[in-house]
Amino acid sequence: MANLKQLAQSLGLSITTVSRALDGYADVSAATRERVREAADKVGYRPNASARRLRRQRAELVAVTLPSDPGHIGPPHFLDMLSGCAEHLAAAGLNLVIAPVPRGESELDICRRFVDGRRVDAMLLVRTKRKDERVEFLQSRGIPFVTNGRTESLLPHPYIDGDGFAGFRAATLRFHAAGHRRIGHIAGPQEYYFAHDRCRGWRAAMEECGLATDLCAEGAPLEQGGYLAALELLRQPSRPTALVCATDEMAIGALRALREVDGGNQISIVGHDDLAMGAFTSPPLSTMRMTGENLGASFASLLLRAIAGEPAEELQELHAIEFVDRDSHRRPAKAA
Amino acid sequence: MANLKQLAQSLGLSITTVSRALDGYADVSAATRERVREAADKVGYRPNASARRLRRQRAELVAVTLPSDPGHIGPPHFLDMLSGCAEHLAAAGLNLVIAPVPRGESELDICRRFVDGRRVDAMLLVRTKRKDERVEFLQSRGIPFVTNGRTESLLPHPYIDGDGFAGFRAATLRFHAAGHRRIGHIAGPQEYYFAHDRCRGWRAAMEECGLATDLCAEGAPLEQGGYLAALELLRQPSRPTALVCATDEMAIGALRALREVDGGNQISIVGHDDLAMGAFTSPPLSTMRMTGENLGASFASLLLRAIAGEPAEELQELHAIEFVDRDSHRRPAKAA
DNA sequence: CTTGACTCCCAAAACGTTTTGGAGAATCTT
DNA sequence: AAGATTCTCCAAAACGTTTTGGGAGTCAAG
Repeated sequence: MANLKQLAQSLGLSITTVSRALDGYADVSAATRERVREAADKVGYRPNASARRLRRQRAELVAVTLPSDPGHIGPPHFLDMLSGCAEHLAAAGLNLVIAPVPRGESELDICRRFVDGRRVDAMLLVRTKRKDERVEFLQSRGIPFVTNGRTESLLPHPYIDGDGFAGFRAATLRFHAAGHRRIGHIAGPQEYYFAHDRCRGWRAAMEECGLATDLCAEGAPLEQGGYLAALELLRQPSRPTALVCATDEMAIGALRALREVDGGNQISIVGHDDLAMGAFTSPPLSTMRMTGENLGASFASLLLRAIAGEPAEELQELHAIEFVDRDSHRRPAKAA
Repeated sequence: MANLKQLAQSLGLSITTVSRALDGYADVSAATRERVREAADKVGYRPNASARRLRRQRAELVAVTLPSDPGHIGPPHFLDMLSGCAEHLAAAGLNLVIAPVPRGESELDICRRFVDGRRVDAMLLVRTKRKDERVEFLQSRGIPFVTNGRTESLLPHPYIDGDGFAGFRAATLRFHAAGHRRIGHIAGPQEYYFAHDRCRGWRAAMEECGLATDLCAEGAPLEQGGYLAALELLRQPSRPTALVCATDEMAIGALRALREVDGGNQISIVGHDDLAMGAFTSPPLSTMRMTGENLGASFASLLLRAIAGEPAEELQELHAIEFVDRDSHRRPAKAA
């Protein structure tokens, strides 16, 4: 309600002293400090955020750009991650703004607007592409940022990512060890690093086992994309007996394709993300998940450290992938 | 990069003139205006947001508080709505910040921090409760806000809501018309307006038909909550033959309970929200959805109008509920 | 030649904070 | 007792905009 000037006047003190008292500086006496704090509490004084930001030359804001292609925004629990991140940022006085990309503008335009207008202290980038123009731009501007997912940028940058390559390679090898020989992959759009990485993992395993890598179909990272991709694979002359899907949503779409084509329950399937929904599908969906808890907090921590100036090399987290065994990966490997 | 002073200096003009030229005022000649604009473009000038906010006494920010109880944050497509809202707000120069509630703090604390620190021009409230302290607080402060969901507040306030009462009443009557007599309701937490509203709709229909209203179980608005609530109803001596669920997520949980208890496919079921996932469950989930498109844009528009000072009464949207018939509501009404 | 209107521009004052660089008084040192 | 040090406090200068209230010119009308 009140501002510093009014508060100072009512206390018979200078603005300076009141400001420093509230910030806990040692050069104001304990008695005065207490008196000021009480008065501030009483009138419910909160420093005006805009004024502070201007003076401190800090926006106290972090922006996350959201791709606007439907379904490309991220898995359903993505908001939970953002929420966790925002919560931890708030503890450091930063707020998280979401910056979707309006039609007709590129993600780059958004970055530019936020960065050049000094609207943010850092940025969080999600759904990174292998070649991501946002990364290059932010690097050139020297603005702190963290990405969710690696890129193929030559300069190192802070990121958190799951080791999709290792995870999908291991999942494929598991199917092979269980006797499967025709193991298909339902891939996400390959311009995304995560989708490419996971695809590479599957391909590597197949090649190690001396198996052909033609049972691969790409689709949008949504139920419908998985459904269509699965139908494509099921039309092949020799059907796969197991399916490794880039995401749970795609796997759930594939599950429906399986039900339609062979009555379901003949083909093994595994997804990735560990959606809550997966425990409730029929059959319950086996899946993979990135290890580590409270991803949002990790992002917040990395962002804060990036703002503090830590070098990019120390701000890279590659998390192992673990399996979540439910039921859908246990179908026999017999010829279909 | 540059600021107004530097830009003015390089052009041999005053700060005032440059500022007004960029804002398109008529009291600067067309020639100068053009010259200024070109120079601004060339150096990539963007006004410093903090300075403008301080001077204009506007935060250029809208906050949305996110409940932190897991699963209480909203349905999976909730982020899409926020994204749409943010996009339309951005067109008016406003950014959307997400404000989760840290442990140990109440949603009220968050509102207070944002409002009293003048960090926002308006707020967006989601998952409103029947008695919502946030609403009362914002009303007392006179800060513009819009809620997603009505409340029982005595003073009118802007909202967008679906007519859950009518929708659930109609859904229940449909089951009755199809011969069902034991129609259960899987309810969300009754402190939320939407959950209570939907429950009331079901109850009203049952009473109109002269049926008992004891087949009702409450759970968390998630798959697990629906699963547990369904198990509870299925344990009753005379099982329901149809289930009206407060949300799709609960319905999907209930679907699993049905599979476990009676092998599935014996009991009709309908949810609400029209999750993409619903088309891929087994059986495909019949559901309901709020009519109207681009909910996010509607929120943005209401927020802008609230900021512009329109009275609350003119900023209330109650949308009809429409049915999305897939398959899960078509089970026979025979005695189980 | 004055008057008024019009065009184009600008100096200075905000907005509310944080921070710099002391000032005055009290206390300690020598 | 003088000088050094420590405690408290404060005036003023930022931070970068927007906006207020004119001030020169120019031009047409009287």
